Amino acid sequence: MLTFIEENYLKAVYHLSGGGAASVTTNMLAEEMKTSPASVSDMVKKLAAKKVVDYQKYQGVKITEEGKTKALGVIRKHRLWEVFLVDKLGFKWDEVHDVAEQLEHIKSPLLIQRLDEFLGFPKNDPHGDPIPDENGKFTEKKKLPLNDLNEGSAGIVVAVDDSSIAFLKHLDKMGISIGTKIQVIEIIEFDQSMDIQIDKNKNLTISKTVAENILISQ
Amino acid sequence: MLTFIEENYLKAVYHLSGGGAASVTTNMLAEEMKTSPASVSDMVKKLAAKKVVDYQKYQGVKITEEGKTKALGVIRKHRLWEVFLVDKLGFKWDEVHDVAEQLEHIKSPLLIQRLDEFLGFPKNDPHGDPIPDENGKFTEKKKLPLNDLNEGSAGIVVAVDDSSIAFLKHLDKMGISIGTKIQVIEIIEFDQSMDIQIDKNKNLTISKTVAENILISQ
DNA sequence: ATCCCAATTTAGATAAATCTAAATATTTAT
DNA sequence: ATAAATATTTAGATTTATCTAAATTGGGAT
Repeated sequence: MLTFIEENYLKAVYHLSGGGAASVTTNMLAEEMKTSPASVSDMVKKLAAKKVVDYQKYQGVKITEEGKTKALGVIRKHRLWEVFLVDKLGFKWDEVHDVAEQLEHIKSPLLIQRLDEFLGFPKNDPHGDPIPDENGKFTEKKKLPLNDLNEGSAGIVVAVDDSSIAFLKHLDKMGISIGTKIQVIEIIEFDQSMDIQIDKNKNLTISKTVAENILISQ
Repeated sequence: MLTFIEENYLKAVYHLSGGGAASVTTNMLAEEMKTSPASVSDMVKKLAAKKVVDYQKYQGVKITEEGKTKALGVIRKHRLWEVFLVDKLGFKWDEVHDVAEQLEHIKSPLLIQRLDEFLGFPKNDPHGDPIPDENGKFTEKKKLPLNDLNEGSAGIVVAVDDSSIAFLKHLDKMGISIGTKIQVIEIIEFDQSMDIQIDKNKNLTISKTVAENILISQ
């Protein structure tokens, strides 16, 4: 059984690796968890002992199949609660995160099963992100062009659709590369340009054309 | 700000004292919290430092006004979630406790305000127990005859309506006295006799007449 | 090829909540 | 009133998640 905090670390590993594919460094995790790299070092050993990540000193961590299942269980709960908060209690999409962050750790399979039913077995949360089923499976996590994301959604850059030097230089100048985390802050109705936040610290605006050529994975 | 565990201790003090009136001993708390008296000794010092209980060595604890307000906040959340689980998700009354015990610690005033509204501002939980309002106030906690309680409800014996030697002897033999905690397990339809549990460890059946003469407070 | 710097790990401490065992205070029964 | 029984507290450890500071590792730049 994972503790509250272990669940949060595991979820961070899952998200930072773009769904478990890549491995995640100690520093990335420290920043995400707002703690020190030293604390992360201690914690990843515990996670490795519980077989939810593979860990080699100095080489970062990679989530295991078992870890992925557990992370998806937490994500399922998080997203179902978000649907509840928005659909039933009238929360706005930007008000739900902190509360869902707490609710996702409630342990009761029956509760989640009943909640899912009560909500009409939703397939996506209010940000458009897919909700995994009881077995942790969910509709193929495809590479999407960035402009397909809804406001509030986030993803990891996994590829580009235009490999011209000009485009790659432009991305580089903005600080966007494979592995960069992008969150959509706002979509400007007028021209579909996007306000985005990069790696949790830098905000900028990109045109629709740029967004169409950045492929992300959630 | 109280921790998760401090909130549980405070709630236990509130309940064991029958709403804050009486003081509560270390051993009572230890049994309630399923921990050692030594641990309780440590914890009550912390609670006293946070001014939610008054504590004198060897004299037990008494909840303060501030403590009472906080305890009632937790109880409000617990009972609202119970209503949600039963009314909206179709839980049975005996399935809700463990889940509500977790949900009551979620910190979000907005969530509770919206949940209250969503549930139609209920006045009582599924066991019939009153739900305190946002200010911790709730409909006068009266002395009720035991037979007025619903299945699942519990209370503290605060008085008797029949003071005959015969009745008091009978109560004594059953192990019931002022301060005893009684939970109603089942009400037998045939004759309104009651299966009750005493101080969390002894089950017995009492007649309707006996129940009518035991006054409890919740 | 090696030196250096950034990333990472180790070492040693701290705070919270718990434990067991021992000491001390209070209550009860004679 | 005093001894025995019971209740409570203190002392000293343990576990979990964290910290800071110091030591170590590995990869990139020269």
